[in-house]
Amino acid sequence: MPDSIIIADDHPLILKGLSDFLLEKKYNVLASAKNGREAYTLIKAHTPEIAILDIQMPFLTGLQVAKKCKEDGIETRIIIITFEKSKDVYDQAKSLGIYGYILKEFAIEELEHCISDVMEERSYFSPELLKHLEIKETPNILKTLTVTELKVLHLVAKNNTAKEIGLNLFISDRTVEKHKSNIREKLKLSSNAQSIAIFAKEHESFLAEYT
Amino acid sequence: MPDSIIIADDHPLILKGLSDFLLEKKYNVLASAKNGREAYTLIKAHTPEIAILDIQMPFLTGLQVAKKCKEDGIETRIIIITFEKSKDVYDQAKSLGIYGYILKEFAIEELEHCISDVMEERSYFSPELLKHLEIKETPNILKTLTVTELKVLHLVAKNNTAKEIGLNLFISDRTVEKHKSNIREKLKLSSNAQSIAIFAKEHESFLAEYT
DNA sequence: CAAAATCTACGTAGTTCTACGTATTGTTTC
DNA sequence: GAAACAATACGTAGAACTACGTAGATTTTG
Repeated sequence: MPDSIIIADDHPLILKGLSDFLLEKKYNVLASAKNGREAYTLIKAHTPEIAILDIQMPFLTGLQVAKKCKEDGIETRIIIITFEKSKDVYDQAKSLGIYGYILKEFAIEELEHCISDVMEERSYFSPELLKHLEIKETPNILKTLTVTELKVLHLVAKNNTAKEIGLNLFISDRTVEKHKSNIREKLKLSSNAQSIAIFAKEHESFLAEYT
Repeated sequence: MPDSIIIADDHPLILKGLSDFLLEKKYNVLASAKNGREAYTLIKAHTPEIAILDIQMPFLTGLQVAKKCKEDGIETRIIIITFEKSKDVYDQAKSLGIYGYILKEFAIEELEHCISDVMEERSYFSPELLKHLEIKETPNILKTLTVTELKVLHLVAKNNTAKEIGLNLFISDRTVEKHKSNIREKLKLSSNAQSIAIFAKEHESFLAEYT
């Protein structure tokens, strides 16, 4: 059964765009709401797996809907979608245990990824938002790696060869190559020699603690 | 004859540290000044190749000294060394044709590099400052590369193999490898397979136009 | 305390990537 | 218009890096 979703936004064009996008992606869009109160009512009636809510809506904001659902013990996972980039709103979303937070201007790019994470009980906060707020959250994908793998990645980012990494960690270079192979498999990286180095550079800021 | 240098700072400890550092590095420190007027007098008397000046000094600021030297037609290349990170000061330095601008907290790391560039008629503005001001200047080191080399670098940053780059640029993969070899030589990168990829990632923002 | 996960390290084989060039053609510079 | 530079491409050789495993020891988890 495809994921069941309810969406809510007070702008009809955005609601339509969102709805069409989700239907195209074969999600099960149960209903749409044009305001917070309607959204809350629909969520209570249908208890969808996911609700994607704007913040600024008549009667109840998306965050207020989330709060009420939490109070009611409704297990629908709330994804907020908004233009809002302020730290205050981010903090409120965090403290309410919001599952997802997407910026409208990146919705098309991020929504599938967000839904996928949320369905697997992981939160997803827009990387663009976090970058804007200068907040660092460890990407989920790094959480699949072991401590030794993260150490290897960190040293690769510093332009060390397998040999040098082996010396650094007091293990053989063949073991380092095995770790790299495992990393490649977990992250589904291409098999060319530099793909791990590129990934490591892209995530370097999360690797600093793994020395 | 080693480069001749005059330094000026109103804090004795900083002046001493700077002087000792330069002497250790075998630079020819002709004189030190504790204020702007003294600095200006010494520069006029000695016409050193380089003058390293604090901004905040009694009587004349470092920028005022630079201005007077320019008015006098003195060809001493001024390097500013300061804690100051404001856009205003940066703009003033730029418009005065200051050769170098170093942040005090990074002086040890950057000074040699700065002097080297300045002696070769290139300006050097602290990368930390530019990052802070969110200003992008093409690093000098990229200016040594040809257009094709920059294209190769850009594609490496996008995780392409030599084969893929060859297809992309309609040249053979052996030619791509030759370019990479030339890049490695020019940039003095280590010979391990990933060093070019890492350099490319670090400079990715300057490579976007080379598609 | 057993199962699972992690870490370690090796054998073998193939591919990729590097270094050492040489050499021709086309473009740019002075 | 000659010299310098850039771009192109190849031969040869060795090192590095990947993939395909197997396998035992240690640590973590339930």
